[in-house]
Amino acid sequence: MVLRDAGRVNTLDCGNCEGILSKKRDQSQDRDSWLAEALELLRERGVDHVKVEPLAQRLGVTKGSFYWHFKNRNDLLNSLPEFWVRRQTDPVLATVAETDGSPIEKMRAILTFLAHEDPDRYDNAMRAWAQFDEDVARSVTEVDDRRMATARVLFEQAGLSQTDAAFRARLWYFYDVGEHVTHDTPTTITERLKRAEHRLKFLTSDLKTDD
Amino acid sequence: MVLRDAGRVNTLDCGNCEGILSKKRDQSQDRDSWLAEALELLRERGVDHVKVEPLAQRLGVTKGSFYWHFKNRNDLLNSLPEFWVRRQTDPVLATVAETDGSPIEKMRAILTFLAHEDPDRYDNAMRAWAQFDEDVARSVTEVDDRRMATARVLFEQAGLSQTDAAFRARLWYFYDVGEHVTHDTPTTITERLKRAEHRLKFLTSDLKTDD
DNA sequence: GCAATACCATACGCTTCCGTATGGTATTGC
DNA sequence: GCAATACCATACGGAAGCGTATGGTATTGC
Repeated sequence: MVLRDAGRVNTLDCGNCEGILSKKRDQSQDRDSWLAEALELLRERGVDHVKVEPLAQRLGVTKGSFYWHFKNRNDLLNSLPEFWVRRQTDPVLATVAETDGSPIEKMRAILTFLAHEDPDRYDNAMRAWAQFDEDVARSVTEVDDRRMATARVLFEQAGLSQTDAAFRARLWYFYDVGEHVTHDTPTTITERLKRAEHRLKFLTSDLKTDD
Repeated sequence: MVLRDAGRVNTLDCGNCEGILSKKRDQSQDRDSWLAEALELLRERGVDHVKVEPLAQRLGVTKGSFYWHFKNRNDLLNSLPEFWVRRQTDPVLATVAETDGSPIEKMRAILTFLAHEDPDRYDNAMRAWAQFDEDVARSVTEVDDRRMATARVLFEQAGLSQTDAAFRARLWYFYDVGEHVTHDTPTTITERLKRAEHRLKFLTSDLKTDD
């Protein structure tokens, strides 16, 4: 049983301060700085090492600050997945929306975008966490589903049946997951682009390339 | 810096007891019971929750026992990856060695074997751990490499060039990793077999099926 | 049968962390 | 300019866990 605490803590003392926008921005900014550092610690050492006192030390403050912005440690941890989703904002999906052309061209756009990204994202840390937390697992699964659905739609638009598209989307997406989770990602961009082109060709060689 | 402690701890007090086989077996058996329970806890809650006092409680003893069999907590953690490899003994590789016939038939043997396995193995927990520990990462990478090499050899035997075989082996293996890590594994065996057949067909349809 | 040894229980000091209580300072609305 | 409030520091009690010291029992070699 996990209680999802409200965002701000001392809203009772705060009075009607939520009416002023600048104040709210500044506060959420401070809350975000805690969350950002927590996400960093999560990536480096895992959930069980994001503790409030070490966090405070990294931020150069004491935990008196923490318990102002958060109800307790669980409040921080519960806010972390949402923060993760918000921070990455899935620019990949935006890339698809912005790209014109055939489904295959859109796939190529995705792959080139990913090839230029830093392979050391927070995804692995989130997956490691999700392994032992149902709620986090839900958040990660949502992201997985959204990404995979994108690929599935593109394969359907390329002429595959629903079941075939679903299968090939899994093959498409799991390749990404596998590469990251096994740390089998090429270090150079050109090498990553090469692999991407190979993957694209293999997964789409039997599909129509017109329109 | 991680010190790999020796297996037994009180070897000094033990004298020349390692000469008697039955004794040694019994002792390593008790050590193994700690390791097995630790592996179970690792799967359920992650590394940072395999602590000696909770472990002792689960085993119905006190930590006085633990510090007899292990030098300290790190000694236990350092022994865990090796224990993991030893416990699974890669029966998959054994399956390949025992199966006669064409490479494709061997691949089918692997897939049917995996389809009958419990999908909830310890691999995910080990990967989650490896995310934050270099030594553990090495152990997992070794296993990954061995499995992938098996697939690569089979694809080469089926007529692919080295680079093509390497790529298709990644596609083959990462599918497994992705399915497990995203928990996208069918619950029924028949459904898993269905997916396996689909995968096999897609990955080998252009290869020669003779010899 | 009796010492040596394997194995486990109990008790203690130490550290790290949580959460709260309380007080201090700086800014801000009015 | 002065309260109210936002924000942070300090100090404390308590829990959990590590590792050690030490003593108890049961088995085993001889």
